[in-house]
Amino acid sequence: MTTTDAALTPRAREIAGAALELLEAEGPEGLTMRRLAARLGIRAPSIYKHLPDKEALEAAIISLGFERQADAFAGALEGADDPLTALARVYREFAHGHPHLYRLMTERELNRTLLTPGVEQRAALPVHEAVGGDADLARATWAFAHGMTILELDRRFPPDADLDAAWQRGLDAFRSVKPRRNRD
Amino acid sequence: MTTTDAALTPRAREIAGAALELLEAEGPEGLTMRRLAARLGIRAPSIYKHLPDKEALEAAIISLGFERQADAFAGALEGADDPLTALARVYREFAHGHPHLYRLMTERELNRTLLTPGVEQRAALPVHEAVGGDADLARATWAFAHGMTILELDRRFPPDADLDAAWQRGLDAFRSVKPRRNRD
DNA sequence: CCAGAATAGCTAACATTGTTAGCCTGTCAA
DNA sequence: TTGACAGGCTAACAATGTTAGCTATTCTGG
Repeated sequence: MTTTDAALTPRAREIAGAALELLEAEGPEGLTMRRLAARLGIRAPSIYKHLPDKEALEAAIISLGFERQADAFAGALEGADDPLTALARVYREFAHGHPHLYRLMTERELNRTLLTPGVEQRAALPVHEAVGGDADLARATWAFAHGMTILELDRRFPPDADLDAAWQRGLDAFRSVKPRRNRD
Repeated sequence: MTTTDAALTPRAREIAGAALELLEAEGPEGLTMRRLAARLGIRAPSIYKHLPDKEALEAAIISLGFERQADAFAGALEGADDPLTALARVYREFAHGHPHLYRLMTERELNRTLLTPGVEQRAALPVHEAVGGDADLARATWAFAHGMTILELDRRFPPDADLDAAWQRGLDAFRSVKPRRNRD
């Protein structure tokens, strides 16, 4: 069951969708089994007929998140003159448009066995391509983007900080690096 | 040296120290008011005689964390030929040496009114200096370092990823950028 | 030197959380 | 027709942070 599940039943997908709505509307505090059940017109224990526990529910939400992120990335790359800039803008916008979802997707260690297979890779692929297939550079760039994003969401920068400028400086730095092809 | 919180009573600082030990030993799940009390030889409600709630307790732990981080940074810069490299290595080592503390320090929005005054700035100062006083560049660099660190701690990179190489590429990118003096 | 306040512990209890056990009802295949 | 099972339900449990209210010790002012 735990090995290659992630094949959610239609009802489980429905529940995950409602959970995502609830998360976005009320934040992580609001995402309780009882509140979710109420939104579905059922009682909390009934959720367990469709999903083993809250971790699996969150994994289902995260899978939905990766799907949407991948779609957003794909849309950003269509006819973009500079892929890296386009990707960065969409990355940032996605996180600001869905802050609770973004936090849930990134804040913890990820139990990948609970995820829809391949969905994480699909979201990561455009970043690799945007830096010319250099895996190390892609990881560094992703780390920068995530760092900027999460620190911004968590208001870790000073209130008067010019974050557009910080993004720009970082992207310039990574753009100035020549890609090296490495194993893939 | 480690300037301790003037707002905290000695007993509260003692409790925060025990809480930090508990956190590092057992992780965030283990940091409950009852377990902390047990470690102190008292009962949970007694903690509230010294700290208003768990948020304040965590803020006290975070303040301790910033102090230690600042000390580590200061140590790293003594007689370092390349400040940025030295700082990055110590940043990474601090997080790996105290993963639960690092997560607690960075994972949430920060209620700065609960923090020991000035301690956050003291930890951030060396980074600003290492990039030549360019605030935007310092923020971008910090974002990169935090991104790499937290993604590494949370095992978000593929297991076979060469993270030393990713760090190197990122640091090279930032090193190649010329600092611009801006307002400070 | 004593009275009262402050300090710092205690027990009992509460609401909320995720979760389990066990029951019931409708649907549908054998 | 019957029996499995899908999917709901109620009741309950343990753990969590937290509050109320009691008590014992210590400090302090007159």
